[in-house]
Amino acid sequence: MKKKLINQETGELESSSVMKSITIDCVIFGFQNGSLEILLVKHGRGIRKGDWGLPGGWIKKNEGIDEAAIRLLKELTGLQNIFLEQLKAFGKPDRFPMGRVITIGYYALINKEKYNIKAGFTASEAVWFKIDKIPGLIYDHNEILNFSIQQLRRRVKQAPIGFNLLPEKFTLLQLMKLYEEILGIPMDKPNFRRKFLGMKLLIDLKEKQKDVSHRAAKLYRFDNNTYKKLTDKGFNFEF
Amino acid sequence: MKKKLINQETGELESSSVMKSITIDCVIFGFQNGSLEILLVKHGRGIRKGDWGLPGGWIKKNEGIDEAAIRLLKELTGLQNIFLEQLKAFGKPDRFPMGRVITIGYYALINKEKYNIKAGFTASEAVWFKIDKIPGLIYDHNEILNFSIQQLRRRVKQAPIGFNLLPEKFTLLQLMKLYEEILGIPMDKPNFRRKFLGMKLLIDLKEKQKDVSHRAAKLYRFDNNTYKKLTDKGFNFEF
DNA sequence: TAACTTATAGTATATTTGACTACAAGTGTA
DNA sequence: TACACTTGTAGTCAAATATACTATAAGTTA
Repeated sequence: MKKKLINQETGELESSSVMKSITIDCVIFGFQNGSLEILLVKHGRGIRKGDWGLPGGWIKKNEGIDEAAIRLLKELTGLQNIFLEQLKAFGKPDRFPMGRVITIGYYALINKEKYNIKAGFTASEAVWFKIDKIPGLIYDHNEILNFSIQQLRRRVKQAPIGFNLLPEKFTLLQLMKLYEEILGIPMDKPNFRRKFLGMKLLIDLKEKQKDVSHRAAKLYRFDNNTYKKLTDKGFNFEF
Repeated sequence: MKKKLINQETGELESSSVMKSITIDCVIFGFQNGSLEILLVKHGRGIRKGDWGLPGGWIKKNEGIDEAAIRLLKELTGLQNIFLEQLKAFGKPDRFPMGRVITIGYYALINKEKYNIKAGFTASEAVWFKIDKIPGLIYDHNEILNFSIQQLRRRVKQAPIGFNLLPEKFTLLQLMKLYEEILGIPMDKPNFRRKFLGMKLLIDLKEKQKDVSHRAAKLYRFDNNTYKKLTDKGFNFEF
C-alpha cells in the first residue's frame, strides 16, 4: 500500500522527490516590545484543521537536513542568512497519527524588523504568539517548543546568539530586557551594563536613540570579530 | 526497485520491520586509568570492510528513537539503565554511499567496570580506543564523534553527568582526573576539592581506598537526591 | 520650572577564584 | 629505622567578580 505524503501544516500532497518518514519542524523566535514570540502556522486539513503548529515540511532527496530547514524558513518568511540551529530529532512511535514519521527540530532567531510573511501565507495562516500564551499545538509540537526554549536558555549563556533577535542597532537596556525575557529573571541595570561592556563585544556607534520620550540611550552593535577571537579561549555569559 | 537494508557495521541484511532511511549511531564513552575511551566496532562488509565505525543500527517501526538506542546499547554491551542522550541528527545527502540515510547520533556514558562485550561480538569486533587515537572512521562517523566530544564538554559543565563514567565509589582525585581529561585542562587539587565538596553533591562513605601503594584517599559516591534539589535553581560546574 | 523617566557613574561589601605553601599519611627501600 | 617518594588534605592570601545599592545626569512632558 502506497502511503500518501501530506504536508503536516498546509495539508498539501507532496511530490515523491522528498524523503518519506522524516520531516523538519522549526521554532522561529522573534522579540518585540520586551516579549519573546514564536511564529506558528495554521493547520490546513484533517481533524486538527484550524489548530496551530510549528512550520515544517519534508526533506528533498538530494538536500541535506540543514539545507531543508534553510529552504523552509525562506519559503515561509522570505528571510535568508538567519541564525538557525538544529535542536534534535523527535521520534516517539505515535507522535504523528497518519503514520510513522520522525521529525527533526530546528530553531531560528530572527530580527522581526526584517520579517514579513511571504506570498502564499496570509496573516491569518502565520501568526506570532507570545511565549507565555502558546495554545495547544498539533502532534508533539508543544514538546518541541518547550525543548527549544530550554535550548535557547542554555545557548544564550554559552554564546552571544541573542543579538540575532535584536535590530542591528540597539541600546543596552534593550539587550538587558532580552536576557531578562529569555532567562526569566530580573537583572540590575548598572551591573548588567558594566559586565557586558567589559566583554568588549559591543561597538559604540556614537549615535543615540531618536524619537523617544526620555533621555536617549547610546546605540551599539554587536562585534562579531572580537567575539570570534574571544570564543577560542572559552566564554561565559552568566548573569 | 526495492532497496536492501544492510546494517552499517555488521553488514547483515535487516528485516523489513525497520524504518528505511533512518539509523541510529551511538558514541559510547568509557573512562579508565585517566583516559577517556570510545567503543568502536569493525565494519563487516563492502569496500570499507575492516574499517572502524560507531556502533549503530536501524529503528524498528514500532519503537521510539530513544528506545531503539537503548536496545542497540544493550545488544552490544549487555548494559541497561545507562546514561544515554541524543546528540542530534546527521543528514548530509552523501553521508551514506549506498543511499540516502539520515542518522540520529546518541552518546552513552558507561562505567567500564560493569562492561563486557555481549555474545555475538568478539573482542576483535568491538574495541576501546583512546580519545586521542581514533582512526579514520566510516561514513561521517568522525564528525559525529567530534560533535559528541564537544557535547560532552558542554554538558559536563551544566550537570554532574561525569559520575556515570566512574565506579560507584571513587576518590576526589579520580573525579578531578576525569574532569581534566574531558575538558583537556589541568586543575589544582586543593581548589577542585574545595569547590566540589562545597557543592554538597558527594556523600562521604567513611571508607578508604584499599590496595594502593600510597596514602589511601576517602571514597565518595554521588548524591543524586541533593542534585535534583539544586538543579531547580540552576547549577554551574565551571572550574 | 517641577515632575518624571531613563541613562549612566560610582561605591562598598561579600563571595569566588587562582596560585600557592604546608603538612599528613601512607608505601617502598636503603 | 631512616629516608625518599607518592598521594591526600588543610590552610592562606591577594586578585578578581558578583551583588546590592546610591547618586546623579540628561532628557521629556505638563
